[in-house]
Amino acid sequence: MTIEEVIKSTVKMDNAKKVILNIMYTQNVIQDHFNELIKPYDLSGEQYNVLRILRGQKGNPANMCVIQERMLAKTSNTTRLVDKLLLKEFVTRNVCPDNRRKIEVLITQKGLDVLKELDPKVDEHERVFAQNISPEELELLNNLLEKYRTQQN
Amino acid sequence: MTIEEVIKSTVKMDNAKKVILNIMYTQNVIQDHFNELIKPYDLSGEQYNVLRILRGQKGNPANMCVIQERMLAKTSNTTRLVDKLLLKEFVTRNVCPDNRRKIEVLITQKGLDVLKELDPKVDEHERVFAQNISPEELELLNNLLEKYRTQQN
DNA sequence: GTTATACATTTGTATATACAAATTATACAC
DNA sequence: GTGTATAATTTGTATATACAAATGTATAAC
Repeated sequence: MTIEEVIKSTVKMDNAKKVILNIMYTQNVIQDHFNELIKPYDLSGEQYNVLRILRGQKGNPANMCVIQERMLAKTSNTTRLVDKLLLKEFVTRNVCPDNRRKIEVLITQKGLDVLKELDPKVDEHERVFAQNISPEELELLNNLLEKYRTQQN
Repeated sequence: MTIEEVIKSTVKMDNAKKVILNIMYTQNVIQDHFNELIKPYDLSGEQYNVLRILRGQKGNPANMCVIQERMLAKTSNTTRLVDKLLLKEFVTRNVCPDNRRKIEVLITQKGLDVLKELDPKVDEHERVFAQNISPEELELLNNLLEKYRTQQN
């Protein structure tokens, strides 16, 4: 389905506009698919994201600002996101002894277990879309997107 | 900047995962850029979207469900979106005389004026990103994205 | 006509997000 | 130490979004 069909556009668009809409819409399709996947686990996409970052710390705690900067979408509210994860006992939160302004967030075993259970489903989620194009096209798509968003001035 | 640099990933990711993250992140970059653009006009991205759909009607009113289905992100709340536009006097809203379940939403002159003022800025917004890659690459990117999101099962 | 069903939209509620202001702790100049 | 600036996080508030339930209208069966 072309992007013009998706938005039922009557007029012809140029490629610059189409690319923008294609990226916005494709992100949407991916996100909807992903939300379906995590819905049974009572996790939002952003909450999942935070858990992934925490697991990546390999046992070390992460400060709020570290979580913040690793997130794709700058969320502006890491506190309340971590609040939710705390309620579900997926993380612990403690004041950093060295610098009492900082907070140390650590993933719990329960959090790790949920991620483990989700891992194969997330892999499958990634594969489903990737399978639509060849490995060469996949690499090309990555390169084009990286080039596309890099302002060269 | 590669997607790995963006999220400060320490481990190597495969291309299937990278494409997902690249699309999500690129959408984010585009959206942030666009939000900056419309901020002075007291419009949200979704509100702008609705105005664009209404202008596309060329004088004919659009029902709520028509607006709904033309939107990129299925918003689940067209009513309150139109409420906001009504407050700013960018649209009118009337019960459809033929079918009183339906609502006819029409863009006002004030709404058209705002869009007109935004048009060159939106064009520029689209061009800025498109300029980073060649016209051929632009077309290729469109084709790849459309192929990528089309499930062939 | 009455009842049932489907349709279009709205409302309630919980959660998410954006942005600015407030809080608390550290660091540095003097 | 005192004052000032900076840093990390939290809180307040307004708005946005998601989902389900509610409302009001039309359509069709009988």
